[in-house]
Amino acid sequence: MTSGTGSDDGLAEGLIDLAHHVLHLFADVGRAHRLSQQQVELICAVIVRDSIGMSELGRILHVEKSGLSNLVDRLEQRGLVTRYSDPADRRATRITLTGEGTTTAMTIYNDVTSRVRGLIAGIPQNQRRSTLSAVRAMTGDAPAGR
Amino acid sequence: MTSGTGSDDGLAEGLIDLAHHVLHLFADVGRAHRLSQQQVELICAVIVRDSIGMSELGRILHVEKSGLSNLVDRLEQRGLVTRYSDPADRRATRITLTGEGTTTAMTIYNDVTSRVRGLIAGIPQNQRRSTLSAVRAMTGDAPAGR
DNA sequence: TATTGTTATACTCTATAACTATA
DNA sequence: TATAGTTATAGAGTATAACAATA
Repeated sequence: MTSGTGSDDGLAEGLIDLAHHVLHLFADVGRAHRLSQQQVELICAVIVRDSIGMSELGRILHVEKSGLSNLVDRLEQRGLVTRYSDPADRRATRITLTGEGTTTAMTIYNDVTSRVRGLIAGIPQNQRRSTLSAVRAMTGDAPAGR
Repeated sequence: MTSGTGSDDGLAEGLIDLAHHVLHLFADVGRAHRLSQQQVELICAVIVRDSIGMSELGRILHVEKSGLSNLVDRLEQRGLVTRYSDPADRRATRITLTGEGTTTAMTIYNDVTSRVRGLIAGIPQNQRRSTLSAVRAMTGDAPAGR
């Protein structure tokens, strides 16, 4: 983790630093709305899907089902999301944004994406495609995309 | 955040995904030792420096001073780190690893770095230098390194 | 019997403010 | 007066296990 001593010439430290940058960005965006990083991530995951099941949401956020229950509880109490029963499987619960939730989510989502694009803006155009393939290689995504 | 819809061709989502991968790696490594992600990050920050001041540590971990106090408390109670007063400035406190802390830290540090290298291993050799420069561009580091 | 989610418990993290001691 | 760190409090996240309803 010291600079330049590893055989990777600092890539490892750089990645760790970058990970902090990205996740702190979620926290910073949320702060203005008194939402935590996790709450912002949940809202962003819901808005791009319109509605989503608890299990899938847990997988996306890497959160245990009990923790997710609490997370959704807090957002439901604040009137931002609603639970409803999945008609196809009565054990399952799905989540959507309320009207107020949608308004908040749009603001937050635009803010998050514009900040991420702000990071990307630092990379010269002609390097972006190779950066994407490197990122996908690290996360285990097929180079062709998912 | 949906794939391929943005003008960045998925780089934004990829970066967010990567950030999760990297930070979950800290959490996963810690789990085996019953240490949280934050505790692993603190230990890794101390071991590469031998000793470190609270203020600097707070900056590295992006943690408020009060939160850091608690974090150090818990690790001190578990016998992994020790506080001592900075002789140069009697307001300041510095942190070092205990004997047991050093043993644990070495295991953890090796585990973290080998996992990060595992991520990097997915990137073709000839792309690593440009990836590093892209990463630095995003975190605001000068291309020449810090 | 296995799965989906909720509840309970206990611990950890985060944020803010008030406080002590040094500078 | 400013800075370093601690303490207190309250809300939020995480991990485990026990549980009810449904498949």
